[in-house]
Amino acid sequence: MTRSRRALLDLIESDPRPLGPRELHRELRRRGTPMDLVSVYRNVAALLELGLLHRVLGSTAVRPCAGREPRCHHAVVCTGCGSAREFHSRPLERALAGVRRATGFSIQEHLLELRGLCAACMGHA
Amino acid sequence: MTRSRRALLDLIESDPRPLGPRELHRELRRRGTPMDLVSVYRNVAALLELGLLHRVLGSTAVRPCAGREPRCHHAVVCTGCGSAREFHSRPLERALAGVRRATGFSIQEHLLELRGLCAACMGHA
DNA sequence: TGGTAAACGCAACTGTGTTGCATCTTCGCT
DNA sequence: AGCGAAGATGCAACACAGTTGCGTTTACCA
Repeated sequence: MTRSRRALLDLIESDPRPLGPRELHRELRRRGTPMDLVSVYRNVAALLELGLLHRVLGSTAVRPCAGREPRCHHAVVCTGCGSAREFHSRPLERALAGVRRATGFSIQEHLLELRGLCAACMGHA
Repeated sequence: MTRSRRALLDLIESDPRPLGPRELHRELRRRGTPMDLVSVYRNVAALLELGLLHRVLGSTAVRPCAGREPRCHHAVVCTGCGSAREFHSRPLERALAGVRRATGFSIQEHLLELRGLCAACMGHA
């Protein structure tokens, strides 16, 4: 764990938005702890490997792992301010189990992302 | 509607798997109706615009639009053979409505993809 | 059948992510 | 504290996907 990697993880944890490699690179420079873009990619990969981060759906943006719920990451992303909120929904889990039965697929993983406006952005819109 | 575009649409409709621009380009060449890769991109974009195709989740692969259900495309993709099956689930819709209430987000769109093994691939595995 | 608007192919460009390699930092060990 | 191996860093070059510009060809309608 180097100081560069520490700064990267701090940045990711301090921003409510899912950040991509490019944004991380730019923001680290702005904060006075610049890191080569290649190193950003490598560090993000390493932190994903360690299970400290997870990707937000298909994008390359990442979020810290909350600790609980190892695999199943659901998020709503605000189209206004870009912030993400993760959630866990029992009815949703049950509905997915129903899909499993209906389609005959043995489901290994599911990816779900919702997009919309958060309460704050709805307010000042 | 040119013959090239016709061949492209036929190809997409004849394969149960979601196909990306690269695969479409390769397969069209193989079928004796080659099309420039740029034209594949442009034609896919045009067909998406016309509402005849839709993207499968975050990827660039496309599927024909079934006709019903204009916006809400859910799919299970087989990790074995790559074929996709689309579905519609009322309980799932209800669960998403619950998430909307729980998070306070005004949800504009949702993307959902499931990955697993289809019945056939489970059989000969 | 002639003319126009759209589609096409080619080439060059942009943006994103990866690989190779030499250098530097971290960290365990004495 | 000093040493040495393992791993992290930065730079340059590369690989790949997707886009744009432009001159040419094709489809469609009068």
